[in-house]
Amino acid sequence: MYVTIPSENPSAFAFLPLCGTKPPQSVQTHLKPGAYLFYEGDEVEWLYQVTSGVVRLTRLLSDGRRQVIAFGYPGDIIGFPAAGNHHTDCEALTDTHLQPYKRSILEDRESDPKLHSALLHAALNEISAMQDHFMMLGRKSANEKLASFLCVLAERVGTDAGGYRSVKLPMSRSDIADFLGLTTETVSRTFTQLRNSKIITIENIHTVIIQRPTALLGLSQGEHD
Amino acid sequence: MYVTIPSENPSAFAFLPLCGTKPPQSVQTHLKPGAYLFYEGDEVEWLYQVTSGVVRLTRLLSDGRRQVIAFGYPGDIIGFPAAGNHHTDCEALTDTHLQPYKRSILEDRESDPKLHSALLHAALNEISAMQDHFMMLGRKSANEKLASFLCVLAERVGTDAGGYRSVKLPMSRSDIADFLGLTTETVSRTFTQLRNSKIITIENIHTVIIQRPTALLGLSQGEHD
DNA sequence: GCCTTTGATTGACCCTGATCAATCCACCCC
DNA sequence: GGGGTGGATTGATCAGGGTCAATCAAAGGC
Repeated sequence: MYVTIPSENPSAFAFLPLCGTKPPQSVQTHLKPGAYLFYEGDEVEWLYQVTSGVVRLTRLLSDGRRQVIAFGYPGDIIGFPAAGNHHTDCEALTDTHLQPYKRSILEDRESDPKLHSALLHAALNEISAMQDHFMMLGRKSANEKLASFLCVLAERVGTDAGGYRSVKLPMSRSDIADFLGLTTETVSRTFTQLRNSKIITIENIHTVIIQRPTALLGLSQGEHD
Repeated sequence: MYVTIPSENPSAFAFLPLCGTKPPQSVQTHLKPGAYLFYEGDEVEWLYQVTSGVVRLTRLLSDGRRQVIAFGYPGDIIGFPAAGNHHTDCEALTDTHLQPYKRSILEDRESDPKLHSALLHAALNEISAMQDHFMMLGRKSANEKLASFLCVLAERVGTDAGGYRSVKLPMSRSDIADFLGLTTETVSRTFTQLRNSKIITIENIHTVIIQRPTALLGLSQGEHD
């Protein structure tokens, strides 16, 4: 999951199972909340497509500072290797099901051409999506960041709640902070601001309802108040 | 060019021409400083490997805020498509030579398998490199950012100058600022700080000499002063 | 049911880096 | 050589968001 400028075409984000020419060579993997799928430095044996649930990809600095690189939602491919190794930790935030694909499918073109091509395009899309995230980390203010985050989630995994859009937030405030390059306190204060200006209501810690989507979108793009 | 934690293996960054099974199907492209190679939204017809010179990849927000996504140094592959289009602008900072490769080599496996694989690995490495950049944008202070930037450049394109490492900076201060998520003023002040603490000397605007590489590396990793 | 634990929120204060503004300097062009 | 110009530097001030700390609230354990 990356923060992108909401596209005109929400279906582009819809869950789309990868379709190889051969049947999957491995059964689905299941993770309970808090379980790790891999760690930074591990050798990559499998790529995974999230089929249900949410995972978190993180990187650590030696002094403990953390950056959440991405949240993996259904449809996302995670675990792309660099020099054969994982370069993030991956932890499940909820009950999560994943479809593993052999790394060799990505690197050896022969085994399953169709799947090879699908994984390649997933990698290319990831590069593009990460560039949006750059813009957000480098150039946006705290409320622009949180507004962008909520907009993308609303579009991608929001559900209808009495005419309004409801967004589940399976991650903690500090996960959001580490994704947006903020502190938990600032994330918390910014949520409160959004609530006070009646743009969102906070149903409970893990659910927000978007009351004024246009205002939220405006905020995410730099309009003041 | 991305800011990475300096590796133990500098040669990993060395210029390595891609080696396909067929001779290149297009002659080198030449750009003068200030010339644009492509713009955001253009259809991708070619990928390019920088063979000499430096290019700058940028993205703009509607209100003019800018993020420099990367600097492209010799060896780097630029122009990976997402949904068939370029998602950054690309401008030459110096006289630049580029080797074009047909986009189809990336997407159609048959034409040149060896080159296809080389481009794929370039894309995977880019994903990893961008993750370092995330950490920098989201979690590092101004002098950590500039120190990281200089360390990476020193390792990748530094030259020997009387026992010290000399680094050419073809980009402007505001390019550096937009790469690091800072303002030009802060970049300028941070350069001055580094000079005052005798970690670098500024030979001229576009050349710095690293006097105390260990101190610079320490700074880049969060040691104070 | 009560206590503990852990994460979220709120408050007070401070600091880093942004902003606004004034030079400065290198380079170019007559 | 003398302006002129655009980027770089430096200074003064300000504010957004960080830090430290107190409180709150939900969840789990006994």
